[in-house]
Amino acid sequence: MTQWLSADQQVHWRAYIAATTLLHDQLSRELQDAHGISIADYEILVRLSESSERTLRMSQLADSTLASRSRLTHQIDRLERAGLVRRQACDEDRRGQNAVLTDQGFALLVECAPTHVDGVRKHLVDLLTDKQFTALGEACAIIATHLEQNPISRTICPTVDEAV
Amino acid sequence: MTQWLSADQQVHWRAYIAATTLLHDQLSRELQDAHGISIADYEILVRLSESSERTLRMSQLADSTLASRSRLTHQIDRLERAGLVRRQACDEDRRGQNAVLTDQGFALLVECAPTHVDGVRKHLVDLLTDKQFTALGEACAIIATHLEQNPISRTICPTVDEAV
DNA sequence: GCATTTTAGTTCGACTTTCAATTAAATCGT
DNA sequence: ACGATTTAATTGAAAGTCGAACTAAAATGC
Repeated sequence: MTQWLSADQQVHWRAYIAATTLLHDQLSRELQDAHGISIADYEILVRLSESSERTLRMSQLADSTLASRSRLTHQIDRLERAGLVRRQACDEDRRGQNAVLTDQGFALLVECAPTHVDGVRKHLVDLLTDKQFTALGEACAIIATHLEQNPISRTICPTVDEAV
Repeated sequence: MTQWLSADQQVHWRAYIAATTLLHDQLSRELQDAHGISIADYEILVRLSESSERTLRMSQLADSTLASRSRLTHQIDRLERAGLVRRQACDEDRRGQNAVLTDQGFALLVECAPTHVDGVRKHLVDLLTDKQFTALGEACAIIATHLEQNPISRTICPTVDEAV
């Protein structure tokens, strides 16, 4: 029997939906308007810039940005066409490809980062007390850890019969 | 001069990104796998089911689900084709259209709701203490209120010159 | 009252994402 | 060592989304 949400719980849940949707849209629009880049592509540039040699295997990049392999392939196709990233065959594993941030990609990132950080401050960090922001972060860490630790449910979900 | 995020703030921010992305994907997949409906379409059915006559104007529905007008038009096209919703001309305003939940749409909602609520509990509510969940909800309410109250920045952003 | 502006909703084309199928290389089990 | 399985990444088609342009009706202002 399903246990429904209480009135209070429902209010919190709906606030969660609204906040996450609006914040994502807002940050996305700010980047798009100011620099013509999507937040998804921005995240790719960030991850690459933080990696040694500004290089990551396709699959690591997909995992770290929570994108599907297929999506990442298309994304890198576009970024490569735009000259922001290039592909490089992987030495250790001949199936592998490395995505490498180009100088042009790095330059764009440097240009975009202030816009993004300002947005995160303005629409999130500065709105909350330190205590509130920490509480938000800690709750999110619990949720993220839980969902990361259940990779089974993240891919193919076995039927009840198979699971038993 | 941009004030960067502190190490702690960055950890919280990344936890936020991961949690919101993973939770959305998880709930989405659960609905899709169990009932073949996307979470976006599910939200439409929920809003309609809560409205009097199970009816809402297109624009109200777009606003309440935070979708663009264009996106909603396409969404209702698909839901109408699937027999879950129908369009109805609006009496008071001859430009207007009402979206009406059909019996079939309501039946599907009744079928889906337990899956969704169970997911919300399992991957969110049950992971946190009451206090933590409340804190999360309150932080989100502040964020959502802030972003809802800035409709200017949600649409066309004037250049600095124009704004001054 | 009539021209102007605003609002409701749709349409179109470009872009992005998803899903299933495919290719190729590495690994495993015997 | 070699057939079967797994893993890495890509492909292509279908579905979904976005933004700008469009149509039609309502509201506004003089």
